[in-house]
Amino acid sequence: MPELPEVETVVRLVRPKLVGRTIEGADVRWERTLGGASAGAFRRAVVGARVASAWRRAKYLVFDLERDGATAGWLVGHLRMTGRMHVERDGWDPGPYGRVALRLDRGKVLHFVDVRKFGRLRFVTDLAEAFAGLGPEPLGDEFTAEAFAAALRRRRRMLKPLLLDQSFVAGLGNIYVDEALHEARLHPLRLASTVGPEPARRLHAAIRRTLAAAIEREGSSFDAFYRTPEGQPGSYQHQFRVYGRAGRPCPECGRPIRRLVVGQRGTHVCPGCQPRPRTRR
DNA sequence: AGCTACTCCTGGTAGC
DNA sequence: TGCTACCAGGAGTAGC
Repeated sequence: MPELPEVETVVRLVRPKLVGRTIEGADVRWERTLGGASAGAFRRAVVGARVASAWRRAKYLVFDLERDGATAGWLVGHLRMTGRMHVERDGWDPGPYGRVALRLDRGKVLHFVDVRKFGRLRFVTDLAEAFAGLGPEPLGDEFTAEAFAAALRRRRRMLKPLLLDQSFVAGLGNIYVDEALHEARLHPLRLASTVGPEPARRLHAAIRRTLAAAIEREGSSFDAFYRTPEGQPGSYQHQFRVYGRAGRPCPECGRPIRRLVVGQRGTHVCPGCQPRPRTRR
């Protein structure tokens, strides 16, 4: 599932092929991918615009659009679970799951491909509104250990759903939350308000270290879905400590990893390293 | 405030 | 082999 490291990888690989290109046409095969806009309105908004830059906010891809050197809105993409981006030569076949194709100058095409149709590629004219409610970037300067510890202290909520909440920290998903909690030796059911300064600092460091290490390895691929825009799998799945490793030994203590469900999400813990909280109230 | 349940989707897989 | 039933899950929403 594309989380922050996978989206960062996609942006880095797509950026050099996309920046400077002008959008010459939009082929919309699944209109809902546009997030509410009609294909016609979308086409009118983007055709003729030039991609000025490509960057990432949380799990969103952002393409700045310009007309005559002036800002002309933004393309905001979210891959959700199975979305992919490809910039290919004209004539490349995106297969049955191609949802939107943007024809570019110089014979290139940006393809948005998505098996499950949950992904979105929206045109927006107000970026602040599009990102209202997103919490801090976990790799950004504003995400300090002190601010994080203070934020945890004032929330009476279990760690796992809190860390998945994009308004609390923006960019974590199921995989990296489980990995970071294990590294910090904190149980996913632990109440945030009970986490003291030292474990909070550990969790902060674990989040940043895990995300940075996953970016270095171009993300994680463990099923048929996530691939880089070059079609390559990431390799961080080989570093997983707990995710998807139920029954296999914990890399720290050797005890078998257990799988539980927290907030309808598969959750992986080491019963030795992450003791279950005694009181949960 | 924070919980659960449900929705959107489809490929993969467990069970028979 | 072939069928069905269920699972995975990011984010949004509704209801409690």
